[in-house]
Amino acid sequence: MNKPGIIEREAELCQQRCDHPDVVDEVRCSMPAEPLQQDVAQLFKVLGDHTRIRILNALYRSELCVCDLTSILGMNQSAVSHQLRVLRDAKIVRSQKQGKNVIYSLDDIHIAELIRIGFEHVVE
Amino acid sequence: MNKPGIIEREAELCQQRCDHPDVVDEVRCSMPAEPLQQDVAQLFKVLGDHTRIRILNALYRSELCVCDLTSILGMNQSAVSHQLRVLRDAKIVRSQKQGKNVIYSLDDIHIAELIRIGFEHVVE
DNA sequence: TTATCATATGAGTAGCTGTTCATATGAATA
DNA sequence: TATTCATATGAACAGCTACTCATATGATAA
Repeated sequence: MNKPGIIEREAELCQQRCDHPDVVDEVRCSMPAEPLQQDVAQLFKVLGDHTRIRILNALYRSELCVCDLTSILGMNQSAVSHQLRVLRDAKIVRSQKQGKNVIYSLDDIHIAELIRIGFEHVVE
Repeated sequence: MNKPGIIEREAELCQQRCDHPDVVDEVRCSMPAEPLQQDVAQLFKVLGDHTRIRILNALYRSELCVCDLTSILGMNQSAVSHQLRVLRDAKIVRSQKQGKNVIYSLDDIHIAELIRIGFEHVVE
């Protein structure tokens, strides 16, 4: 799909005619490692969905079973379970079996902070 | 596409058989308004892309013109411009004409903070 | 003016994502 | 044991998104 040869050549040419070659080099060197940037993008991507944000807002207030969430969101159980799986895989929520139910809760303090700042930003 | 009648009925039924009806009601009442949650989801969605995270990491270090970014990312100019448009529309970056060039920079302090916490989370 | 450079943008497309439907799993109850 | 309830999951599909290509815009230089 990619055409690395062409892209690299173009990048080089661009660097030569760039207005700020020193800054460009400096920025290029101080950029975080690619896999790290991928991970951060992936984290935000998982947070970037209406249903999942609603789930996280609910769990922010209390740990809840799937049935509770289904009720709160007014969505069908399958859709909720699918999204919980995405959140679980991303280590954003944690699950814990309790009899027939599975109780979900936020996994990490960072997540709550991200949500808080996100809301702060859009409210402004 | 949606079938509100069916969804609502299912939600009601679920609430009746739910294990924690009090908690559910409490959470339901204290949830943020829908449009707000939409906005937050949209914000994270825009942050949740590899190319855009790389752009923001670069701009975190210095304001840069499109050509600089094209060089740093090693991508073609059109792709970079398209993503800059997404970031501009989301009020995440700000642009400023300077002769033939357009200089981009981060728009908001919250954004830098979100990125910082995001990296903190994935590094842990 | 014309030519050139930096940036923006519309159309097309391949790949991804969120929901639904149907069904499976697995625990509690009868 | 069989049944019921809570949850999970695979397949299918519609809608979205990020990139590429071609081209437009708009500013500077000749």
